[in-house]
Amino acid sequence: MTSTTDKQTTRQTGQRRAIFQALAKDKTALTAQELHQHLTGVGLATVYRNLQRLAEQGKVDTIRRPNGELAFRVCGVGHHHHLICRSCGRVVEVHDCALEDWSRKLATEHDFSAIEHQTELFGTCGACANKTA
Amino acid sequence: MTSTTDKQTTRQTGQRRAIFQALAKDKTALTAQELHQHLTGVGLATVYRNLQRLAEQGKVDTIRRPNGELAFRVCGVGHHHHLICRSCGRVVEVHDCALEDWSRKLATEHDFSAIEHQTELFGTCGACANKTA
DNA sequence: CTTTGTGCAAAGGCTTTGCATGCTT
DNA sequence: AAGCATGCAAAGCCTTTGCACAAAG
Repeated sequence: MTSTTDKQTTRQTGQRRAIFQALAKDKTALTAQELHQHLTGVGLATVYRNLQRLAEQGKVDTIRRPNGELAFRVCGVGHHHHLICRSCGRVVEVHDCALEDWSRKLATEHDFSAIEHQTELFGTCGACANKTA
Repeated sequence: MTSTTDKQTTRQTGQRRAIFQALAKDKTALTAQELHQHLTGVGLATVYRNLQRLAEQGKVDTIRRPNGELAFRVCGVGHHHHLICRSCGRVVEVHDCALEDWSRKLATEHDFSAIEHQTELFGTCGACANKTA
């Protein structure tokens, strides 16, 4: 079922490169629209299509903003969470996850299986706190 | 600033009652559209407006589904999280939160303040696991 | 009677999709 | 040359908003 010649169709195009690079450089998580604004000569639909693909391939992480928008970010490998400054949008990857044990415990207690958690942490970073003060 | 006679404008209407009751009875978190379907004689806009208000007043909790839809639920008081069956949608309130200490620690480590976390846990409940098996 | 709530339909914002053309391989 | 990728515009969803009418207090 996973062996039918599996053509890993993914052509190298300028737009694709541009999108990924822009994402890789940015310290914040960007939405398709933001990305589209920052780029030139890349259609919005193309941005959406590529982000979707990158996410499927696991090359970027998705972050759901409080208002429902979906943002994307190039991340390190392994399970981790995001500590996001609600002012400047800067993202800090947190690899120290406290939820593993917790969710295992909850699984037992409530007879649930295959528990997944998707947590975003929103706060104010030091820099922004100073600006405001 | 919080003392200008503060009219707690909130009239009692049949629709309002119907929406809240439907929500209170349901074991799952419902979206405005789902709620609108289940009810009769209540406009969709009215459902949206009331849910929004209820959420602002803290009378219902909001749950963001993986696909971005916003669902609502009448919950117990105090900080807690939701363990949601991805099959039947049943929601279990989890009052035992493991993230408090963790986020405090992260705040210190990364110089962030006012960290808030919004975590939803998705899994498969025992009943549904059996059905599938 | 005054003010808030409701319904309907229009409008908005984000995302996806159809189709013809262009570019990668 | 063959097929995926792109662009543009249209269409889809979910949600919000404007306005006239109905209802609550």
